[in-house]
Amino acid sequence: MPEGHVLHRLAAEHRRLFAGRPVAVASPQGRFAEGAKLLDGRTLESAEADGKHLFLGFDDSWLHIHLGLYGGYTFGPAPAPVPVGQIRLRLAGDDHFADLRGPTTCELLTPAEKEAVHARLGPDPLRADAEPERAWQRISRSRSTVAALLMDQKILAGVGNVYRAEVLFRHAVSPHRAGRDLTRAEWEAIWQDLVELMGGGAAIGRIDTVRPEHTPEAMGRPPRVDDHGGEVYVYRRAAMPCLVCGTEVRTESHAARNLFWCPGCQQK
DNA sequence: TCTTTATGGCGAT
DNA sequence: TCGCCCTAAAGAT
Repeated sequence: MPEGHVLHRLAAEHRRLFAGRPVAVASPQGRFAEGAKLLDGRTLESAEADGKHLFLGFDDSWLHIHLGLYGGYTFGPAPAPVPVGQIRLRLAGDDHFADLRGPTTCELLTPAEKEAVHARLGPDPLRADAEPERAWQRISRSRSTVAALLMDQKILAGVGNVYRAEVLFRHAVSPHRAGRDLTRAEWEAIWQDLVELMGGGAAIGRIDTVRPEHTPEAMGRPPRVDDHGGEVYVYRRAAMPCLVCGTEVRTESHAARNLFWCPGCQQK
């Protein structure tokens, strides 16, 4: 269940484990059998992420993967075990294997098709070539809510439901405010924060957004146990007291996604 | 054993 | 705004 930081980690992991050597490619489940056959035995040359998209480079073609809501990877040492369950894609090198389950996309693209994917994405806070101004141009002219805009991959790539909720909390911005009512200073602070928060997430593999002064240790409360695995202010904390002001965190369905915010802290 | 849920995104209406 | 797609784990019965 990934946001963009996970995809950048996966790209790095593919580079580390497989790049520069031939890999065996298979689709134990069979749903990517034709593509796997075309790639089998070829050399994985590169791996990169843009937003929630992962691209594995094989000479003249790119394997494009999107995990969707519940896709996921398992890595392990060779030899790879007998497949269990629905494994769409298996990469196997001399030392390691990688199993992909449940992706919403697993397909081969030409370089031009890959470029088209990049072109339809907004700037990704985790990419060095990101142009945040592109996002601001859209946000500052939009009547849509900032909550909807932050999740729109055409506007910002890689931000998901957790980072959306958390970054708005950290900047005391109501998720229901219109994009056009965001100030430039607020936007610049939000972008910079996303760069840092998601960079931290990519580095350690979990989403931690709570500032040092609000951590369990600093506040004298027990550590949060949540299966998404990080320390956060509002995500999935509905009806629990806000860590800062004590107001009950609220939730609602917003554009078919769960939205969380603190009505006490996020009044702007 | 069934139902629900999830950090996503697409296309139809 | 809705339904649908991919899968696995947790919770309810």
